[in-house]
Amino acid sequence: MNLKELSQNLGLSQTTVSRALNGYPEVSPATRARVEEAAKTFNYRPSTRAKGLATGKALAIGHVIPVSNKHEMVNPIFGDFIAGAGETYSRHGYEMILSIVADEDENQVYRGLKSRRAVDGVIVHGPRMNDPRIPLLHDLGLPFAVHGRASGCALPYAWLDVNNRSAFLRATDFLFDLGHRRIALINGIEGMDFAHRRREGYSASLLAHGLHVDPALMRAGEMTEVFGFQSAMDMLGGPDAPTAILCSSLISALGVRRAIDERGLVIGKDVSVVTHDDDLSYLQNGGDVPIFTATRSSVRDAGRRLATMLLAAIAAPHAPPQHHLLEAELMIGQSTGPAPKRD
Amino acid sequence: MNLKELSQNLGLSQTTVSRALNGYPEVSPATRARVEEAAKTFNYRPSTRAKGLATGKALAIGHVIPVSNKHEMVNPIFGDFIAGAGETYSRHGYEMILSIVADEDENQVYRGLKSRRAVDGVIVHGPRMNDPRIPLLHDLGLPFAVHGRASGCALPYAWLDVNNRSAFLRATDFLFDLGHRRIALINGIEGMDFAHRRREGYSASLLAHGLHVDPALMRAGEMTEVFGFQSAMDMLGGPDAPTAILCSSLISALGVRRAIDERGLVIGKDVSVVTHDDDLSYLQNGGDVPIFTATRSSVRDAGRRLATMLLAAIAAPHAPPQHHLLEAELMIGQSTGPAPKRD
DNA sequence: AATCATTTTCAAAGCGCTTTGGATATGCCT
DNA sequence: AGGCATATCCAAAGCGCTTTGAAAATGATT
Repeated sequence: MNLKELSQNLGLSQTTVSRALNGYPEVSPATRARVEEAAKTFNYRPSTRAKGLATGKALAIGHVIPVSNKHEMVNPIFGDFIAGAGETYSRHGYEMILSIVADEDENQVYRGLKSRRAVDGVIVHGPRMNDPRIPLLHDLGLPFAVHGRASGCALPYAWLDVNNRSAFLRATDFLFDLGHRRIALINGIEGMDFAHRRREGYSASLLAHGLHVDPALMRAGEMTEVFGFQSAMDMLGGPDAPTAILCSSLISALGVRRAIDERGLVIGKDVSVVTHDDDLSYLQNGGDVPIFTATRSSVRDAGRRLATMLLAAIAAPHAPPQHHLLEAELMIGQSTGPAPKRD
Repeated sequence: MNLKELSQNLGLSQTTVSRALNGYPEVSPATRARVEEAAKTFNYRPSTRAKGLATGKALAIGHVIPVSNKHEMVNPIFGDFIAGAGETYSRHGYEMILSIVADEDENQVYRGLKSRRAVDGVIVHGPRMNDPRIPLLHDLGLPFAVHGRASGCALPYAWLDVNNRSAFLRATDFLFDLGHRRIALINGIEGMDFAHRRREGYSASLLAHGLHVDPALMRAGEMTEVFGFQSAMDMLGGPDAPTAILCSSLISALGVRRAIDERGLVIGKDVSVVTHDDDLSYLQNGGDVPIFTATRSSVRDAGRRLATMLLAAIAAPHAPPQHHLLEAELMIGQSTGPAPKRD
């Protein structure tokens, strides 16, 4: 059923039917009701493509998901993030279109989305420091909003981020207050902006307490279970092993826990662990009592908010870009305790 | 830059330019080269919407992701699956459009995609037994392919599935051969087709060995870490605790491992664990030596294959629906060993 | 009853592409 | 040179919608 057929069916012109359906005032309430009912019974919905052509809007938002071609890894937070964003889109009649793309082809994808006029805007995932995508999108004139930030980027742009620095500063402080002096950091890949900020917060706390930052206690890599395991095995086996580990993801924290077990140690007693927790739906940090002491911030909520922000930016193209800094919550769980006494 | 501008720029008609770009034969090689170069320098790409309108194809595939509104959970395999499917789509010039939707609104979403002519076909995720979506899509005449199968559905349809029954039968056999007699099953939600088939394989093996199927050793629920933990805690604490646990997901297996630790038992010695492993990029089952003994089948690979299947079905609408049954690989890891001797 | 303002409806153009049917140019043969 | 096939290109219609500018219907006013 298309508009023409529907209007013939009603004995009205396409104009009137279109206006009735789109809420224009110049249609009598009686006619509008009649049209709406007919649309419902015939299950009529305007063709997205035709509507898009006519209005010049795509009514779609693009998400370009980089897949690190080294590990072919999809960021595990991605599912929850788009679940949040998707809610917002469907409420506003937008479609979400997804491009999975190898790191190095990203630029081409953004260019393609723009020149094919496939989307009205895009969400930028996983920003790195000095991320080249931001100037690119700026040049292309494609509205965008960033999940995270890109340190070193001078241009103004819309973003939403967790306050990674303060979260990790606070977590490190917390461990210090428990008496820990050798605190390790198992972080995300160097170059990712969030990892950089977390390290900054961690370092700032150590320095503020007169401790020095020991490279032997820092690891950076893709945040898998295995990476957490190996990093922790490594550090716990060496001399001057840490008594506490700060971890960038719940998944690597699970690996850290496995390493602690494997070394015959007890988590929360011999070794304390604090992790960041994105509050993923399939990976809850325990039930009522958290398993891990964690800095928590819901990534699904972030998706909802950032999508809202982008739609607002599209609706008001000349408004200054919005920002939103979320504070993570520090949840005390069972994985932390006082530093063990030195023998 | 649009087609009109590009063709004026070249001093050619829109027809010729369009044909040159779409590989039609009635264009001289010289002209084609000239057109292609101009398209490149001006970064011209046809508007998806206009092209779709003109051809009647949407050049897009829909993925409708159900979010169980009880737990608001996004299936963790989803990211890897669409990473695989996305590869296939972009190679064929298709877009992927995603709808995140609460269970109960699914039907409306499919109807909407159809009547808005937003997609050329859809992938059905997470089929349940007697899944109503299959007859619905059949009626709508919207091409589709199912990731999994729907027992009890008489209609022919295209699907790709892991042989869940044989995988779990084999895993149970394996545990039996190690001497285990009390083997528990921590499964996905009842009603999901895959969970049903896995239980069937498990039961069939037990019965074949003269064991009876004990409801006290079976749990079904959303496959989270916490669910695995609680189920295992529960069963290991009771009388007649299992000596082996069969688990439907690596994530819940991590919970099972935590429960085993918590009970002061040793995995692979006091309690053996076998899990299904979807080979997720961010949750590898260990490095060279698997942590868990597992039935493994790559969900990303499934995404690639199923997408290919759907595109083929769209290209040849009258061909009979294709099927593909993948056999999972049994990987022996460190989580299984001979059944402990009874005291 | 005639006039005017307002409400309600309409015909037609345009969005950017593909594709049909036709026109023109080119090369080859006799 | 004339005739024919083939190669190359084009104008215009159509995809399903929105929207402009105008017409018809209605009601209020004199």
